[in-house]
Amino acid sequence: MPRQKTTREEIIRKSIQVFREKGYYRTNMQDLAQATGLTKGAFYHHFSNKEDVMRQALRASVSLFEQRVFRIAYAEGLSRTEKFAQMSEKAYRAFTTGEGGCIFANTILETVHVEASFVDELVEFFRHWERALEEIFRGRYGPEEVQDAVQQTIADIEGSIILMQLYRDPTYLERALARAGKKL
Amino acid sequence: MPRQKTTREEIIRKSIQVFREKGYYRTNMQDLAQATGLTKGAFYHHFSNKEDVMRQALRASVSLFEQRVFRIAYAEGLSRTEKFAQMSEKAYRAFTTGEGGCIFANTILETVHVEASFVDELVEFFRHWERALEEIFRGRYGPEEVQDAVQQTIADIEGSIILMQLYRDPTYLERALARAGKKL
DNA sequence: GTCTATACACAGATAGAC
DNA sequence: GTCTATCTGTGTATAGAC
Repeated sequence: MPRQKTTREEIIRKSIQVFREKGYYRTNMQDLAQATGLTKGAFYHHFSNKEDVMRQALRASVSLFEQRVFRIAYAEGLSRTEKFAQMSEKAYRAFTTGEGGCIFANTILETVHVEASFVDELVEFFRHWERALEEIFRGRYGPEEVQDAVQQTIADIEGSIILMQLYRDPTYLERALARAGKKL
Repeated sequence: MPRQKTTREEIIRKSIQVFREKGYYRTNMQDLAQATGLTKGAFYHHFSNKEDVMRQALRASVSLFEQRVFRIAYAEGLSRTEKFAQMSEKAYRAFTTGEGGCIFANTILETVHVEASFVDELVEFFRHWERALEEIFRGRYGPEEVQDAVQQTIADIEGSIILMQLYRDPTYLERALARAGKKL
């Protein structure tokens, strides 16, 4: 008896989690197939190769962050502090739900010096993040100070995600978000 | 005609660079052998397996950072600002010489959720770094503020190293070090 | 659209000659 | 201490039946 039809979106959603935990190179097609309840053969019906899956996974992740996190920065009728509080809460959940921290940072460190395959998707994520924070810090600081505040916020959060995973302690990320909040 | 004898230290030094660029899983024994001018067979004469090479590489890296960077924090006859300036300079060179950024951060993101093999070595590095910065920030801040300043400094630097690699622009790291210097 | 079976390449690791 | 040759497992990807 053949299994039920599996949608592309479903496969990508589950693949994101596998890639986030195991990384790109360490994840094999068997892992991806198993996570979606398919066999390897069936999996190749939906995607042409592993790189293809990863690219779709990264694009879907960018899109998710835009909709759920970065979009808040441009919402009307919210104060700077309200925007930041909501973004913090969403970001915290995104980075701590499941394991693996930030799939974009992980993929940079894994792939950037080996092959340039995913640079566009990775850059896009960080550019959107930068723009969202610029929107929030704008007015509070001068143009050059904004750049530095944005960079420090992103770097502090990403670095803290690394420490959070090493020590298996989410307070590292919480404190980074609190430090960012103090900049407002 | 047999090749010249290759020392264990030489192999480890070259292996560090390979692991730092390509990562642990993506590096194969052929890469390591080639980097040292040996064949795979000869390489296995020196190390029992890949995990063994990586562990020695990480321990040697910890030792190198202790001697060249962290040690400065405890030097007598230097002011806080002098210590920090020297440490910054050494750290900048360590993270920008060659490619690959910080081998410890890379290895955390690659391995921590797959296997726990290198956690001890990775924790040791960051603990030493924390202690060195505590030594420098001590007196300037209260005990709790010191903790936060230390964490932010390390996280900001590691996060900036990620961005530096994504954009291939070392000024990201330079600015993180400058921000840290302002805390003094 | 999903399955089983398989081709093919490469990686980690070992054996044994020199 | 280094080499060549080889074993064995695993990974990506494809073929073809259902």
